[in-house]
Amino acid sequence: MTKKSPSPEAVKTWGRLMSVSRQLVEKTEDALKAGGLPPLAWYDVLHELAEAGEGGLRPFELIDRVLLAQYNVSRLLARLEADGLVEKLPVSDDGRGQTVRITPAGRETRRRLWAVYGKAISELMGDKLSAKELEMLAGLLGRLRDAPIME
Amino acid sequence: MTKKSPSPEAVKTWGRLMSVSRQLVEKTEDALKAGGLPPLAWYDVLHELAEAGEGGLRPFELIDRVLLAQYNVSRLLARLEADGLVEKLPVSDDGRGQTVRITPAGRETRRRLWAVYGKAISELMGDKLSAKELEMLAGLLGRLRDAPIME
DNA sequence: TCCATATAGATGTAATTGCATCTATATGGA
DNA sequence: TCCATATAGATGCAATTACATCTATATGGA
Repeated sequence: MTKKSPSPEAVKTWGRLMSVSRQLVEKTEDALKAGGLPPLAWYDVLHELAEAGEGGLRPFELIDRVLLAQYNVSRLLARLEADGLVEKLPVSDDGRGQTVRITPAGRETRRRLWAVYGKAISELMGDKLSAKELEMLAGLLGRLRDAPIME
Repeated sequence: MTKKSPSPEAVKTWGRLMSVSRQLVEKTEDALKAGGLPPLAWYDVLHELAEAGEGGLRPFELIDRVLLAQYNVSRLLARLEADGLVEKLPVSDDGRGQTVRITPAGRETRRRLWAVYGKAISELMGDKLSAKELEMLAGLLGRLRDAPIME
């Protein structure tokens, strides 16, 4: 059983992790807003769907990729569909389900999101640490992950 | 001027940072909910107010400590006050302002939040990395911070 | 076949957040 | 003193998120 009270180092590092990640997200969201673009979550979904290609993805597949709750994905997809960025297709072998596919407009939006998002990653992360340090950081963070799936 | 396209290492590390921090927050929030306790943001505010002592804090002072928007702090304080966890006092030398002070009930709630929160930090962070690794992680994260204020 | 249970996805409603703006008090000149 | 501007904090309203639940289809026995 775990000691209840965390070490000072753990508390300090936890605090850093929380404030840094929030700052980075906030700055990136600000940059997107400044560019008149939709939020980060849209990028994540469009990215996964773009990777998935013409076959598209079932919403439940999206859910474990993007780390959003089921109802969030459902509503986000509805917004994306309303904007014409994705389309929903019935799936033949499961009457409950659907396949979600990115549209050309969706690809274009993803591209424009990436122009800003990628730049933010460069400036906020790539420019601050060397490649070696980035690898080390990724490694340490990996140790904190849930299921340490091998890679 | 920064290169627009980020390095693969930066992208990988960015993704890790985002998913890990979200997982940790989510698990901690889940633990708090499971214990019938209010969310993490309440802890942050109560913690700052407890540190501030009897003198309390002005809301604007709270804002730069907790990294929340002004309107969020305003509303969070209203909820805390409604729950009797803080009290608002007029401040003599500035008619616009107020001082927010934690109540005994607020200290008690903070204590109960910490019992769960601290345990989460131990389990999710302290148990996964050595003290040296924690220091290294904190150091790398510190390099990503906004204004690298010395310490 | 029939039923109990599980899974896919949507949705009503309440709570929270974001954005813009508002009120009230301060402050620093002219 | 008066006014323009700044600052402290609150709030109306719209969008998003959380929670619970719902509908519809699948699936695996009995």
